[in-house]
Amino acid sequence: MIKDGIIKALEKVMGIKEQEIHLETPENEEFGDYSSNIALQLFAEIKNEKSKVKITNQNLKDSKSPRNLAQKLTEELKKDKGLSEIVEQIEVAGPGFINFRLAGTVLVSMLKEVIERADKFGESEILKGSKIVVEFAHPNTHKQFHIGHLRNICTGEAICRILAANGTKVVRVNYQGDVGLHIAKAIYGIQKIGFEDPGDVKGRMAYLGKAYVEGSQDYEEDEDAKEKIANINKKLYEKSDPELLELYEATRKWSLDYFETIYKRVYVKFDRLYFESEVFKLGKERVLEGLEKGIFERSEGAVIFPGKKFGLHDRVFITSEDVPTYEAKDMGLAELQFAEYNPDFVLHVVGPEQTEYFRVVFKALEALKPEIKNKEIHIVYGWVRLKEGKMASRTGNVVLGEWLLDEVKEEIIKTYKSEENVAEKVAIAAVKYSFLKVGLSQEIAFDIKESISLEGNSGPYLQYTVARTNSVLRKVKYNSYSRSQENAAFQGGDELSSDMSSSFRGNPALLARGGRHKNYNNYKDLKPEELSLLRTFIHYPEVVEEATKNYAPNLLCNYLYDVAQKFNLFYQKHGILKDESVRVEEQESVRDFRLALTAATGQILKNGLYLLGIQAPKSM
RNA sequence: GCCUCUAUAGCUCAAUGGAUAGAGCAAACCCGUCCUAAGGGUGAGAUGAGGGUUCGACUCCCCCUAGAGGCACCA
Repeated sequence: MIKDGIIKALEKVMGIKEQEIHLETPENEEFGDYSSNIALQLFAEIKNEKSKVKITNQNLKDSKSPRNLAQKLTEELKKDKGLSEIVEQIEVAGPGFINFRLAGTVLVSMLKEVIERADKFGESEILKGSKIVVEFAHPNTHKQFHIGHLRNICTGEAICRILAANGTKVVRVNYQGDVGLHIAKAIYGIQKIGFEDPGDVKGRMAYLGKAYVEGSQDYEEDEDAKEKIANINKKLYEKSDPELLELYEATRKWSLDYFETIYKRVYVKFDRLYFESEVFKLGKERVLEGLEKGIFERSEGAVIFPGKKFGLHDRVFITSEDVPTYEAKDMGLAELQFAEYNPDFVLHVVGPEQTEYFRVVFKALEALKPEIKNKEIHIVYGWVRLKEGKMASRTGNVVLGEWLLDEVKEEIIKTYKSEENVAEKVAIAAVKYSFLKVGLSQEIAFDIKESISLEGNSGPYLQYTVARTNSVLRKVKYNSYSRSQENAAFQGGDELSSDMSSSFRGNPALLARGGRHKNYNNYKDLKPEELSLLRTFIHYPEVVEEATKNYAPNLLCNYLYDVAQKFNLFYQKHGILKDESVRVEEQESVRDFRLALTAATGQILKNGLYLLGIQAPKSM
């Protein structure tokens, strides 16, 4: 990255370690492309004599103020040959910042890189050679798939894609609850309201939801029912009642078939489905073995892990009824996951209510299997809360994931008269983006009118911008714009992976002509909107890296929105294909340059949207 | 009671310890239909309260208030 060149120069001039240097991207464009506060930090450290940083340059040590130090640093930096090649201007500003403005040639080479690397632009190899299991979705069978689950899969999928873009091998995994009390409640509910098969996946799911609500309510209100449900639970674990088992197997499949339709609809495919029914036995065995070793303890008839010894809290792993809990199952799950994939990390994308649960479980796991210490990570994503009232499948007060998608789609068709397949893509984008643009741990107060916006900072806005760039590029009739390229770029197939700038890339002559435009080499001649857009391109790889390090898809959203805004402003103020205000002899080169900007914008938006798991339709 | 998280504009959300705290929605005004009006511009509007650390705090620490979640046989 270009950033690294500046960091290296600073490192050389001061003789300090790279890690100590922190380059930031100023929000205000007037402060340059990069900014360093190193002078401010160094000065404070020198003054307080608590500096861990050793400066070899005596001249710098005698500085009288941060600004003075920054000034001296700047003078030294200006002598650096490597730096002068990439940086056009270095200046001291404010209380002692050193601001760097990149050379026009660097910006232009980045523009070319975007177009040439196309779909690969932004990818890195910082995680190359690693393997990460990402566990997400985990809906429970016999229960509704609500908007909380929807946020979960949108988040999980985005994290997978972002990780994969950095060279790691990602294994998508889904751990589904198909045994346990909630199942027993639903089965009890079915028995109570009478078994029926509505026939279609959706109807079956609605029926199961109704049964679950019945069972839950009776469980809480009726002692007799509570006992019956506990009994069903035990029988299901033991598989001792064939009739019950048959009902269970059938309805379990209903749920799984339904979940599949949702995954498919939001472009998610799992490499491995784990089930609680698959791991509870193994988990229980491991807990019992741990009990022998003194890792677990007996208490009031149950087997517990004494989390209190580690500053946490105690948790039950096997009940006094001899049934393994969720905790015990996780022991089995972890063993399977590590045996099957031997990952460097397992990420569990799970809500905040399980934060302390996981701390205990990970600690127990560590005691059981020291080799997986620090390899289990809980990625916390915030709840989707209803703006009014509380969402609980227990009472049936839920907003279903599918309902939301349908609702948004319908709205799009009504408002914009969109075609079916476009409306579907736009609806998915609107919903996904609305979940992804907020910080991962932020709760979302859900209100369909306010949460899922179709304009402004929204998924459709980004899609619209891509469609715009596509439209402009499509109108350019180049000789080399072959039919096959057209097919690849704009038609059929998987538009997620298609290369939208191929029309541009496929024409080296055009690129070369653009390169001759004087604005390329003297970027001060560029219109402010052009320059502003051009300068955002260099940051895309950095943003992808930040999003990766912090598991933060929202950083990517912020950036893409910024790019789209800058493009639309540029688009508004200047003609791309035709601009009467440009002198005749320059019109062709200006047009070529603006086409390059357009192609690069579309490419970056498309790449970024891909990482978010959002498709960009060719037109809207 | 103990533990964890959250508190930013009327609403929903941004802001790697940095420079003038950014957007969208809603409301006001304007541009615009010769490359897609799902667009662009202008003005108005905010860091829950109080301390502290720092050259500098929405950000870190302490305390208070409010909300959410968790704390033994649910998942």
